[in-house]
Amino acid sequence: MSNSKPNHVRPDPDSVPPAVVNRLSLYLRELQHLVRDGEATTSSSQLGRRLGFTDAQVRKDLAHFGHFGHPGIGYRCEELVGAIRSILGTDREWSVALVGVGNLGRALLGYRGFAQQGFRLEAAFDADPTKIGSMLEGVEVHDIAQLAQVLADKRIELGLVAVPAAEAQAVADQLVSAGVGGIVNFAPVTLKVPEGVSKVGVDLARELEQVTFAVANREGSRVPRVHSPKSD
Amino acid sequence: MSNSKPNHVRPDPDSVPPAVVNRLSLYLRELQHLVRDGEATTSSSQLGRRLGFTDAQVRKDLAHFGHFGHPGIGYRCEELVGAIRSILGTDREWSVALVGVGNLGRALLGYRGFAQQGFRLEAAFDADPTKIGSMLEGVEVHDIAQLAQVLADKRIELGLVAVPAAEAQAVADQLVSAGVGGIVNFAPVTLKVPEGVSKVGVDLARELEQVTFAVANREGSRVPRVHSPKSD
DNA sequence: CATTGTGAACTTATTCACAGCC
DNA sequence: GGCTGTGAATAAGTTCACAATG
Repeated sequence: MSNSKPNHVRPDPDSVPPAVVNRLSLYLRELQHLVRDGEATTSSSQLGRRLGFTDAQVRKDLAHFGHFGHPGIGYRCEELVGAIRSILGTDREWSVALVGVGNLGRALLGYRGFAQQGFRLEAAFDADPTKIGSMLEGVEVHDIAQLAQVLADKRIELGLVAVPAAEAQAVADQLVSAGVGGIVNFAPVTLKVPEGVSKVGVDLARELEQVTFAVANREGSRVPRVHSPKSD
Repeated sequence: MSNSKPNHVRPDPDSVPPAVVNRLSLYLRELQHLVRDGEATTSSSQLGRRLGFTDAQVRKDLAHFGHFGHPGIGYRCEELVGAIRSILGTDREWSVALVGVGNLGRALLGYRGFAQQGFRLEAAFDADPTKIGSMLEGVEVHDIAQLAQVLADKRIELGLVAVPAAEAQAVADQLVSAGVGGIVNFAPVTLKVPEGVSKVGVDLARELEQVTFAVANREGSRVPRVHSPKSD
């Protein structure tokens, strides 16, 4: 049975700032660590401190979705885990397909963190005939030409795009036609997807660039060849 | 010789909102596509349209760093590529070390996109004796006990953490002691790093959760498989 | 005359601060 | 005492709109 009784408010998702959703998943991760450490309750200030946010930020974020805290007590960890999972939709399993079984694709197939959060990788696709038909990490690699068929059969809901940049848009189009509700794109391109399909882009080089910006602009000027003497 | 006179303003990096830096790397990526497509110039509105921002947003972001445009013309693509690479610090190569040669680590070693943007993966580390000493993708896997030594020898500036969550903080501490300026963390934990070291976290399950939020909360207005008019 | 760069207006996000509750 | 939830205050970010410009 589908869960018909969410005990949280369900605002229009577009009315929730993406930054809030992003932090929500951080709260969830931190709460799951707390649960594993045997903590029964926590507080907005503890959560905030561990993540680098203010206590007010934590409370305001949660307030978008309801009243989860207990004045004088804080938040019961398992309770809040359940609430946030319900908000994020991860209180159930999701069927996911992977397109592109190269380097990165194979790593995604083997990544344990997906299963731990309820994501089941149920199909993989590639265009390379030498890969088609093989099993990787218990998942069969299908011909990409079979994408629509297999996605329908397996009722796949989400897609991971791990193909070269040049093919990413075509793959995304096929995933959308096959009815996926969302895509995580690992190719370094901006995908065009229709309204009503959500997407997230993960570009590894761009992540490094966020770091180099801070490093390059931090100390003195650009004299990288010299190993700076760390006196402390 | 090339270490002087950047022809852009260098504001205190902490005074630049992270969102701006994030968009900057998107502009760069898009500009590089335009260059490959043979475009000589572009405009804030073209750039914005392709990325889903307003033209004013693009201009304001760039204005943090100087005057790169030409009224009536727009931006010369190569010129702006050069300027943004200088701002992000990717107008030179960076030496990067990888810690953790599991599934994901091996994929990172093989990822071509790093080299394309000037990131050189020069050393890899693992604690597993069966991996130590092997070569993967042309990179030697060292004993993690040798981390400080190897990082100093190779003048490594950035670290990639791809170890299990339980070990990520210890690894980050070692990287920081060894003098790296920044870390990209692929383990699903929030790392503590000192002031003056920058970090970015990439959590694959969290990326998927951003998508499920949108999909799960869109449900109920389940749109039948209607052909939607193409919009851009 | 298409386009930039930018102050001003506006919108959104964050923090403050405190009433109410345990 | 400690803590949440929230309106009010503040800060930050975005868009508008237009003078300046090649």
